[in-house]
Amino acid sequence: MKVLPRKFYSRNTMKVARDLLGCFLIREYRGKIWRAMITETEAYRGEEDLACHASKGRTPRTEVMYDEPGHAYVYMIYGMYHCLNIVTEKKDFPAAVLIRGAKIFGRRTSKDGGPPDVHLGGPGKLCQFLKIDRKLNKWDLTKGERLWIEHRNPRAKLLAIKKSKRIGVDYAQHCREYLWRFNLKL
DNA sequence: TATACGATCACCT
DNA sequence: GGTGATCGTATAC
Repeated sequence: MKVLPRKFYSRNTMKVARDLLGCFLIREYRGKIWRAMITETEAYRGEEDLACHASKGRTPRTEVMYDEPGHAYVYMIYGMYHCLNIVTEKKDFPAAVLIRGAKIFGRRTSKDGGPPDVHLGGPGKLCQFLKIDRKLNKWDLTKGERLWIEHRNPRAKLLAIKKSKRIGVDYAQHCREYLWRFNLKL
């Protein structure tokens, strides 16, 4: 399997968010490895986007969004959950894709069923399950270690993509209306 | 130093 | 539909 290269992320954020659907998020942690197909993403793009954390400008927190694309932006929210984002666009342009949902397919080799599918719905639960926290902030996802993304399941190209408004950004004035949330219809 | 609030989730009505 | 848990970050003082 091929690790997504930096040039994949160095593009328009909405295109990256859409193209990440069906790709596999891989997490290595203490000898375990999880492989989750991304099913839901959101785009956050530029200082003009009032829902984007970088709308407040460059700060210690948002600095990573201005870094090279392909890095992880992981932050704590509500004091209890973490959210995983992938930095996009060119260096010094702040943007990222929030990974909101993914699915781990259980093996179907035995007649008894084997492990069931695990649906990771919501950015907080996804990070909780995959043991992703702020230690992975600024991690380079193009290295193919600890946390990375592999190219899309070819079959996923055939599935329809649903666009909708982003979640939890009611404060973002007109930006709340942007259809920058992308779902894979399984 | 103090305060307000959030890219969430579980649980309630 | 609404609320509370819980703490890092930004902003006001």
